Amino acid sequence: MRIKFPDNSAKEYEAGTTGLEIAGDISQGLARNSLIVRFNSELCDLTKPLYDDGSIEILTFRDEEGKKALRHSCSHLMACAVQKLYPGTRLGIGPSIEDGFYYDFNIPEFPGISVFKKIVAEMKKQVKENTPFIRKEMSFEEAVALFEQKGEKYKLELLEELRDAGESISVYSHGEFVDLCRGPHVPSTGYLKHFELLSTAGAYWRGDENNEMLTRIYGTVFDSPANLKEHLSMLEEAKKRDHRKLGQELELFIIGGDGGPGLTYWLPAGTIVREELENHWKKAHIKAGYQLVSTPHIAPVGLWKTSGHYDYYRDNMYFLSIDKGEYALKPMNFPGHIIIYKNSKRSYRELPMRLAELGMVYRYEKSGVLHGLMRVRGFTVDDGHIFCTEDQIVEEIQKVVRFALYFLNIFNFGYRIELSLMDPEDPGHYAGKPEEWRKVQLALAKALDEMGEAYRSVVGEAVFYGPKIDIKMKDALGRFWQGPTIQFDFNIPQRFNLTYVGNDGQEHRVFMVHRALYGSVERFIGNLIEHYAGNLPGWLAPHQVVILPITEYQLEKAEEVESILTSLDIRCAIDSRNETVAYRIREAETSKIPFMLIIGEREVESDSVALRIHIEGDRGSMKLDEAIEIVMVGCRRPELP
RNA sequence: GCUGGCGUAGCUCAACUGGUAGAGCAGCUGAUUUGUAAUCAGCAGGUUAGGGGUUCAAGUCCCUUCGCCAGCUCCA
Repeated sequence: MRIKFPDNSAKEYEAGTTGLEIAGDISQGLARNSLIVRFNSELCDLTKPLYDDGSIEILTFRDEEGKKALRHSCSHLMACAVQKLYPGTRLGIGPSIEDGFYYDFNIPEFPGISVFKKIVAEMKKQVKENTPFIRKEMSFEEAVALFEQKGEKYKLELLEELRDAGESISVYSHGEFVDLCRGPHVPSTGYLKHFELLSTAGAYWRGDENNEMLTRIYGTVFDSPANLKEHLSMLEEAKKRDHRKLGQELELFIIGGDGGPGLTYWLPAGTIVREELENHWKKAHIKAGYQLVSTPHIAPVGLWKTSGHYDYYRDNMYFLSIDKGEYALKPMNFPGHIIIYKNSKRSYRELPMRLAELGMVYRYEKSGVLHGLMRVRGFTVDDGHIFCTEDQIVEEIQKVVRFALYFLNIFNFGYRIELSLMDPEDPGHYAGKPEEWRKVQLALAKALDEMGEAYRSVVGEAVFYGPKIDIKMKDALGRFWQGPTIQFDFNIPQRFNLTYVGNDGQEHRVFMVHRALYGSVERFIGNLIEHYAGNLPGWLAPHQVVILPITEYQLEKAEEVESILTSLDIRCAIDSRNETVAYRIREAETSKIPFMLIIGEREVESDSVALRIHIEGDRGSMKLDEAIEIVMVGCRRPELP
């Protein structure tokens, strides 16, 4: 048979050769690292004998599919160990997930995380035995008989669905353990040396809250001890950077508790961070051709009935009655912007019209989903709405994408673009006609293509009123977060009958783009805190400079320095407490203050200061002017776009 | 919302099977006049989240409300 490789070269092999043998033919290293193969675009086990001509791709841990196979295989290994230690355990499902895998079980009397050691020991034993994973195809009836005999009721439920879908049935076994599984798997349990069990949690069978709750065990597995270790230390680091912890330590904000779950109280230091972010945002938006507006926090319910949000999101809104009317706390800002747009008859000469507002919105989030600043019930959307003609769509979208990337670049976030499309299987969820959707989705794709930005399309992620471009931002630990979102909307302009008069004197339908770059100011600050581990860049640092006179005899000089820095718009304070210098430096360091200016007798005599920079350490004495210059550079606000 | 866990001083945590709520840091007062990550001493700080119950006796056991944490479902 003739086998083609990804580089387009080809080679003859005897029929019945396996992917593993082909990998070994290429190099021993590849054979060692290979996990599964893609043969004629189908994923299969390395040990599967191949008989036909075709193209092959050997997949390792570097490939997403290879990683998945390794992780999924490990979930089988764990399931086997759990079932062995806790007879009577029924199996749910055990997929690979980003960064690991899990398996859902119904375990009678599971004692919890304390028994991880026992499970790990059993898994290690099986890794050592290096038992092969064996695939077996069988008829539906055979499979039912097999799992009935084992009492695996969940598997029987899954089987029913596979029958309805007309899929062929395969099972994988290693040793005594058998599981219904599509595969592929790595060749044997010996591949699974570098695993760790991480946590346990409850999870509904099939993710449905009406079903019974199973025990889910999370774990992860890597191809090498170094990669496993790196991942585990990343998890540790993430814990240290938790914005809730840092927010409390740095006295940035309070959230929940007596103040009400999901509600944020910004402390003075946190308010400075907010203000800086918001001020820069405002300046940048004005420069980019936006007009700032401001709209109320409540609005009559009729507005949300017209927009369609009442029908879609009523359960997540807060209502109040005023006089004889019903009002709602705004869950979004755009109706206010629509009212502003409709304030007068609009001409094509005014378009594109870009309105922007840092608007606080309130959404009822279920109590269990609240999470620090990342998920709250009241938050500030840095909202912008662009009203434009059809011809302007592509250019406006591109401008917004560039603007969004400008913001991410300020903070050194990486990014990944997703184009969220409608789900053609579920047209009822979306407002508007499918052909309109198709047209607009193509326009968004065109906008990205022209810019040369890579993106991936995600079907079914669109908002009900239109497709969107989501930019996920990547932080210093490599984690992705919800970032800027650019939502096209051809629906709401119709509902609100938004028009403009064209140069032909006729009224035309206007098009609308919703966009947020920080997303939520609250969540964005949460992201920044974790991204920078609390060491915010100078311009955002609540306290930028602390001045430390060594004794009270240098207090006068310190006050002089303070007044110079204050006049230069630097946030500084003197710490002249009756404590040792070491004590006060320690406090400034733990408060993550970027700059410390220490003034002793020597400095007073020579009009200099000793500069110490947070984390870096002592920079020694220098002329005051020189130190001020370093501070000014370190606290400089970002350039406008 | 669901399942599970947790709630002790401003913060971090002690208090064996029910038996007098304690420490460090922070705070306040005083001494010390300090040269690059914690000077010393003293003082004060609590309805053990709220409510109810069992008991001679409850931080500890039971019920309940609230809040927090993890995960699930959800996230315009």
